[in-house]
Amino acid sequence: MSEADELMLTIKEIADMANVSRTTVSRVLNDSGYVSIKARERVLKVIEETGYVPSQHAKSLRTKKSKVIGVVIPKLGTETSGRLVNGMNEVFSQYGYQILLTSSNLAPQKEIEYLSLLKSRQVDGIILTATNVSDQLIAGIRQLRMPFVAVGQNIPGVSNVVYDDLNAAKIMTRLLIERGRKNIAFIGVPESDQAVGVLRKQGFLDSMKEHCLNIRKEWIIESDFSISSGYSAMERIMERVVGGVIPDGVFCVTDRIAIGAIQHLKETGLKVPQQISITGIGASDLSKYVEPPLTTMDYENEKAGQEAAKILLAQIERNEDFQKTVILNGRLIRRDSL
Amino acid sequence: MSEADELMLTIKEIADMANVSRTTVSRVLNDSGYVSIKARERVLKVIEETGYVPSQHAKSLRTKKSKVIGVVIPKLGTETSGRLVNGMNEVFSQYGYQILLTSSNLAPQKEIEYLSLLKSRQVDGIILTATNVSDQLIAGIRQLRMPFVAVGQNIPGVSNVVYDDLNAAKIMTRLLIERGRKNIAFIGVPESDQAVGVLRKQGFLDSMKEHCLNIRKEWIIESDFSISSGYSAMERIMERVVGGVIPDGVFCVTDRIAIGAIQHLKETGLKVPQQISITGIGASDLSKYVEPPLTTMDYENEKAGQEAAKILLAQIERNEDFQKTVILNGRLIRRDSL
DNA sequence: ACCCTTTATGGAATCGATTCCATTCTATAT
DNA sequence: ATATAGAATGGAATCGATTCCATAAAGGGT
Repeated sequence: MSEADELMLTIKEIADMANVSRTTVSRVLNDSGYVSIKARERVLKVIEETGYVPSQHAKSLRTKKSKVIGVVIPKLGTETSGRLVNGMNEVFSQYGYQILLTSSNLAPQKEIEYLSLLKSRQVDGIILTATNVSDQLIAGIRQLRMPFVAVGQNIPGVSNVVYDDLNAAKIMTRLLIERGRKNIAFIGVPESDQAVGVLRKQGFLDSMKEHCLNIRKEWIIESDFSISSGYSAMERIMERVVGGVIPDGVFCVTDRIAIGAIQHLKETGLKVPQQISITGIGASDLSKYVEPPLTTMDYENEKAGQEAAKILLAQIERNEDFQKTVILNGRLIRRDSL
Repeated sequence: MSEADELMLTIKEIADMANVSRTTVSRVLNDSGYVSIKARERVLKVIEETGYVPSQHAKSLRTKKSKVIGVVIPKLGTETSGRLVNGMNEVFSQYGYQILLTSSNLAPQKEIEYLSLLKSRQVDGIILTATNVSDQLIAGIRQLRMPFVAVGQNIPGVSNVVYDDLNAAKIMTRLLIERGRKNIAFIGVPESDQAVGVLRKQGFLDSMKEHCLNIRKEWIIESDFSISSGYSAMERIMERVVGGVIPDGVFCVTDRIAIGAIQHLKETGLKVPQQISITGIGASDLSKYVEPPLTTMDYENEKAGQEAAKILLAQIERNEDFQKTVILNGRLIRRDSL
């Protein structure tokens, strides 16, 4: 405990202490080439005693591999992101990779910036969960020329792990219709988000048309991803009720929106599901415990994360230059809100 | 688009293209030393055109700084972890640092392993959120000799950001007592977790003793962190009711446990809070939307993450060798479960 | 005209690993 | 005995940056 600002040990020092060359130490470290048992033991002993850890920077500089994966997500600390990263981590850690995490905090500009930052850190691959897919972003990705997987949003020219948002929205809407609901409202998010904003809305519209139901423009509301905005979206819908016809069903593009909507309905005294049915998407933890429990679709984000990780690893380790797209279907969860 | 497996550009190439030396390019890159306007412009132009990004490995090898912070958390994708990391990221990204994330997945052994892994990656500092604080772990941390902050659990000899678990538990228990509850049960977690397992239990016991209330051993149950185990813990408590006296209050050491408990009470027909009051800790997202909404304590994890990040940065950038301990108090949230 | 400071630039060493290549020493086969 | 392959080892180049140092030109003061 005497040495305060103790030097960083290097392979050279280990070599000297074990009376071998750096080459030999390196061989021991990497289990490569010929090393006599005696030499190996001496080296291992010194390493053990000193607590020497080789510099990954030096190693990476030489080998061009870092065993680090760059992950860009829109917002840290959301359920979806957490599950995704968790799934990725399960696969990556198994293969000795670690995750360098960056969050764009919903600023599309940052996404592009981080891509090049990650490249400069020589990550072995990148996984991006984008929200807004701009031409600029696509161009930025093209320029990377390294193993890459996009999650959640379909990005042309690269590997993707996406959900079938169109179909999921169709199913959740159809559920309402089959339940006998006819006056169905829709709470969505801005169309800058291709997957959630555009596709899920399209799915709703498609299902409504298929069943020849009247789509009321004034009951199509744009919200954001928060519970509170779901609440106020529902509020706005009820304000726009004219001629006594109130909605008897609401398809919300996310669970949190749905939960906000339910909250508002409760306060105004409308009974869910007796008078009005609600569906969401995402299988948020919340969805199971709100009153009434929410009918939703589990997107199985962990699985998506795992898939993305596997595809990326295939590109990295087997140098496969392919681009593969996996479409995940989700699992319907029927609960009482219907 | 012709060059398929295009070479990685180096500072040497940029130098040649701009007709200057590597030294000059480096000066432009780092805004240091003297560079004529003309030379600077030429360099910048080449960088722009080629999309050159300098190798961080080479840079870090030379400068001994990586601008990467290693973060070890028990489990990715939980609410608490998410919030913590989010808070850290807010501060770090502001100063140009990124987070290398590793998850011990609740294996104490891995925690130690990851510490040395992170050191080998030459991170500039480490933040650890431990669950089980073993002597081995403490020894491992001592050996690191680098900027370090522990979150959530008090670890001797290093900087800490901790919650006042003892006091929080006292408060939540006292709330039940002041509400007039006398037969209070307790659902905790294993004592290998010092903060949650030991301190929160101690707080409960202290408050009970202070008010001279009878502590029934058979109503002190050990659960884990899941909702479902909270459910079965409550079940076990009710099985142990003898002589007609049923609990009229339960202090659960986490919100998820509390939510599981409430779930079970609902199913057995007991009314919360009319017949039995429940309190939790953690201000889980869920807590606001369950029925009835849960009285809990917000630990403000983002703030904890921010604090930890700030302390670490102080150690890194100002080379302050201090150890600082911040105790966060949490914010009581009164809701209907009481 | 001379000295000194400021500006501008590049050569070369350095960081800590890996890896190619050459060398030496054994052991086995002929 | 001798050629030959395998085992063991180390020297030195290399990866891509930064940075110390030397050098040179330009301007300023006396």
